[in-house]
Formats: sequence, C-alpha cells, structure tokens
Amino acid sequence: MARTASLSGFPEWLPQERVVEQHVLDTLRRVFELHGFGSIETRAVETVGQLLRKGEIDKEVYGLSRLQDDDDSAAKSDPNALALHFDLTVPFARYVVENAGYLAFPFRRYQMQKVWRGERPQEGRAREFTQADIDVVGDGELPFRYDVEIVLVIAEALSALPIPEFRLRVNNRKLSEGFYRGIGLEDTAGVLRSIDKLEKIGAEKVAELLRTELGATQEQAEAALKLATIQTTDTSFVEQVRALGVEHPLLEEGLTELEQVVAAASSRAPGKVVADLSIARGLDYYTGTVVETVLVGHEQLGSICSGGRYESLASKGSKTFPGVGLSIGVTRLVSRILSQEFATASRSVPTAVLVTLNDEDSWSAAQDVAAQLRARGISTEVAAKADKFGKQIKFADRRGIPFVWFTDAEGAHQVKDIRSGEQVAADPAVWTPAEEDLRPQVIARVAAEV
RNA sequence: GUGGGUAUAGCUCAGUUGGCAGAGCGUCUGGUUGUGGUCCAGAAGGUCGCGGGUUCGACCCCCGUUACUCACCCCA
Repeated sequence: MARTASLSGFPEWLPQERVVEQHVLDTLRRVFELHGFGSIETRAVETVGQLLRKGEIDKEVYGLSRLQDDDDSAAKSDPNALALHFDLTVPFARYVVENAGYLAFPFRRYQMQKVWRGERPQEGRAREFTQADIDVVGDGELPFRYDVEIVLVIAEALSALPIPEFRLRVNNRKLSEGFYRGIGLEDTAGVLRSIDKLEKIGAEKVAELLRTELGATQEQAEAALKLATIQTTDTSFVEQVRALGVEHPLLEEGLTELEQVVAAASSRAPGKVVADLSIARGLDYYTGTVVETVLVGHEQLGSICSGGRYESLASKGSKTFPGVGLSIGVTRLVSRILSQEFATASRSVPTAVLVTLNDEDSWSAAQDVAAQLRARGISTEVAAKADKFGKQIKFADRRGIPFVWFTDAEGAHQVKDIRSGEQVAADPAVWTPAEEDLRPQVIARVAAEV
C-alpha cells in the first residue's frame, strides 16, 4: 500500500507557510543580486566519484538507481554511479571546472537549490532541504578581499530576514593550524576536530581528548584551549593571541587575514560578526576563513549559515580555482521562523478579489471584470457557481481573500472588504486595493532591517 | 549508524481486569427565492500503523515489523 502520510525529513509546507519560505528566498535573491551575484542551477545528481572526492560523508549520500536494476551492491563501489548532491559547493566546483572557458573570473554566483543528506531527521535537520549559497571563485588566485566581502554580503542578507539577532562566528584555519604547529602539535586536523567539541563537552573533556588521542602534553592542551576561548567583536583578539607567545609564519598569516575580516565587519556590520577562535568546521577542504552562524537564543538549532575559504576544491590539470563561499540553511531557518512564529503570512492565496456571480449567465461579464483588475496587477478569481451570496462570501473568507466584487443586473459594481464589512461602489477600471492587500504579506514579529 | 518514547477520525487526544469505536476542534448540509464570521440543528468521516500469537472474545496482553518522535553522531 502506498504511503500517503508525510515522510519525516522531507518537509512540505502548507500554502501559508510556503509564502514565508518564498519571502525568504526572494529576499536572499534580491540582496545577492544587489551585490552582483548571478544565478545558476546545477543538476541534482553527480557521480559518486565526484561527490566523494573531497570530504568523507559517504554515509550521508543518497544513491540513485533504476528500480529495474536488481544488483544494487555493485553500484556503491562504482565511481560512475549517480547520487544526489549533499551540498552546492562540490557541484559548483565541478561546474566551474567544466565551464571555465565560458566564465569570467573572479566568477560570482548564487545558487538556491534542494540538497539531500541521508541522516536521521529532527527539528532543524531534514533529509531534503534548501540551501542558498554564494561563492566567488578565482582562476589560479583569488584576492583575500573577497573573504571580507562575502561575509559582509551574508550579514546584509541575513539582516533582511524576519529572524532574531544572529552572530557570524569567524575564524581562520591558518591561524589555528599555525598556532598548533607553533606549540608542537602536528596533527592539526585532529586538534581542530577535538576543539570543535569544546561547546558540547567542555574544556576538561577536550583537554583529555587532546592528551589521550593526540598525545598532547598538559601544557600543549592548555595552550590550545586558551586559543579556543578567545572571542572578540573587534580586532583585539590579535593582541590576545600574541600574548600567548606562540610564533609561526602560518599563525601570522591567519592573524592578518582574520583581522581584516573583523575590522571591516565591525564598522560595516557592527554587532553581527565575532572573531571566535574555537570555530573549526568539520569539512577538511577549508583552508583559511571559516564561518558558522547562530541565531542568538537559538544556539541549539545549530549553524544556520556556514562556509569559508577553499584553496583547491576545484582543479583542472595544474590549474586550481580557489574560492570563498557561504551557505544559508534556508529550510532550517524557515522551519524555525514558522515554529516560533517569527513571521506569518497575511493570507495563503495570492488572490485579492473574488468576483461573485449574480446568476449562471453572468460568468462572462464577471470574467471581464476580472480581466480589468488583472490588467492592473490585481490577483483575481471568479466564482465558479452562482451560489447564494452568503456562500460565495464564505468561500472568499475561508481562503483569506480580502475583497468580494458584486455586479448587479444593471451592471453597477460594488466591492466589499469582508474583514470590515465595508461595501462601496467601485469601477473595475480604476479600483485598487491598499498596497498591503495587493498580495500576501509576510508579517515579521521580530525586527528585520529591510 | 546507536539508544529511549510513541502509533485510535483531517487535527489534538480519551478509551474502564480483555466484552457494541468515543470527545473537542475542523469539514459538509440546513435554519422561509441572494451578503460570510456568532448561534442552533443535523450529517459525513476509523482495516484502532502492519503481520503473527494467546483467548470464547484483543484498541487493550505477548512476539515481530514499519513509521513517527526525542537524544547521540554529524551537519545547513
């Protein structure tokens, strides 16, 4: 028997909820395009070989197979097998390499698409969800200034959404790695993985991990933890790091880079960005700037926007295409906006006016009225049956349509606002609803700086 | 992938040692030949997740299974 109920982890919104989601997508698109990011879309599938080339999240990847193929065991090991993409960065890297000859570098694009991950769902974590990515990719090299820019664009985009306060927590891999090397810890990836757990398991447990699993001394563990606890909203983190007395060329490079991001952000997006030296990021392709974003008061939800700098995710022969990009978890945000009612839609249908029918013969005249309204951008439906007016009004009320149009046998027009009950004579050639009634509005309960 | 909880009407949930399947909300119809919301009356709607077992008899007890859900893991 075919399943009809909803599948966990594959969210589907009701029309009223979808209005909110579309508002989020429209807002992001507007901000991205204001900053010169163009749109592309990549196919939903990649080859397994392509997807697993970087990062090792194979368990999360949904494979794609034909139902008619009976031996699915062979497909798993076949690098040419198809699978659904689990993020937009890896497919984008592939796209850049394939189309490098047609693109102007540095290439900047935004991409808003569904991605799939085979994980156990729970609140804020779906198996099918929408990401909104912006990236800038260079040919051979990409000036660091783009790291700064992309953080500012994202801060602006998130600020325009109906969500609470957020913080972009920024770090730099060079800084952390340089520091760890400077104190004699060479397995920098391992240290980063442990440090990443700081918030969850606490300083003592992390220190223990560092000693037992990475062979760090007590002094090394303490130094690594001291670095990770540094958090500043301005560039004072530089002095705090220097005060720890560790020296390494990579550390210097990272300090300078992070300083630039934070300096620009503290003046152009004050309060939105914080230097947080505990941020590590799981994916191993990041090489410099790394970002995670939390909603203040909703830290449990996890990061709503992450990304960073990757030096060689895409390469073609000896050529590499370094990039920097951030990814907004649209579905995670929207599900939170809806469950916490940060914003609601004023109605679930685009329709602003329902044109009633006087009798069954008046359908054509009603269509003429509707056409006149639509010609001026007013979303209009015509009743399908000449029910009693009470029933036709009720139909509009149920759907949230704010206005009902009446045309009597003599051709005189009246329009009724069914919320107030006010009914006035109107001319279909000129009558216009109030701006806020023209289309569904998203009403924010939390302040959005539009 | 690991562990806990749950599964009865569209939704939220009751359901007595194991003895006729229930409520509220929602939906639909009607309330004197054309203006909704309140109110009144009525109706429709269920393979009690699925499969087995125990029993004269199972929504209820037992086993299995699937799904949902929460936590872990990981991440947007």
